[in-house]
Amino acid sequence: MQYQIKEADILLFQQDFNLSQTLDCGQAFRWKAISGGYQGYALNHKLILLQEDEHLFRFCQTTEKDFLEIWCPYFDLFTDYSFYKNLFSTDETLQQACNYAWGMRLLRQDPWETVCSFILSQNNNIPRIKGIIERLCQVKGHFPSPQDLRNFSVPEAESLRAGFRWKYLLDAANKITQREIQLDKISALPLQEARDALQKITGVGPKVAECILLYGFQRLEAFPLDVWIKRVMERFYPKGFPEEFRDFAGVAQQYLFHYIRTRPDT
DNA sequence: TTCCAGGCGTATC
DNA sequence: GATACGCATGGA
Repeated sequence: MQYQIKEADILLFQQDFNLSQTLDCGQAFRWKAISGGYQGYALNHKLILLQEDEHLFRFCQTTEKDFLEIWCPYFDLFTDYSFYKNLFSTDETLQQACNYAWGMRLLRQDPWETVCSFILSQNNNIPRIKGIIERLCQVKGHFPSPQDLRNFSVPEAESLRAGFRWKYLLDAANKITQREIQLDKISALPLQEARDALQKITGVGPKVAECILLYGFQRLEAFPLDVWIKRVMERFYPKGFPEEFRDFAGVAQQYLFHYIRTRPDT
């Protein structure tokens, strides 16, 4: 971790990190490109993050404490991504994907925000998911807690234009506030039990559960199979995804997702 | 106008 | 367990 405090900002020198590849690759929906970088949120922590050089980043108006306790974990800066790249380099398709999306990092997102985000993602497209989540945060002026969400009035709920997914959000909020689902206990569960627990939420099926486990709980073996990854599987892995990558299949999936979605010509 | 989007619930067999 | 269909919304 190579950083220095520069007035009210933190300057970070970092390998294997690119903002658009990390923040615009379908894992998070609250970051907007601005001149020179991105601005966005991790739950309710706001950040303006600028890319000043290939390996130089400016965390604007950030204390050292927030940088170390919030943003380093969020951007997974304590993980060496050359490990993944070396591991995946034995597979031609994955090597190309890593080469293309060389600066993608798996964000460590808030579990509740991740539950909401990926409930809203189903049968939806990324620009519209972003819009719904932006409106979701406008109701209270911050990302709503499960209790906030239960208290939404009918007009507030309708303002989201989330369609049939609103009732799923509400079911998640209800089951979490009533502790029928305990998000703080998910991490301790074996993978299959964690899947089953999340799928007790109406509107959370196999794919959304994998996304929540991968992005919200860092279960790197979770492998979300959406329409894009199904195309990858049909085209490059007709015999199934290589077993040797099983423990980090979710990381591989993220490189492949960004690759296939933004380089459909290849 | 029709199709599609980081799917899932429900009905039916 | 597998398959077919509807679902809210909005951009292409």
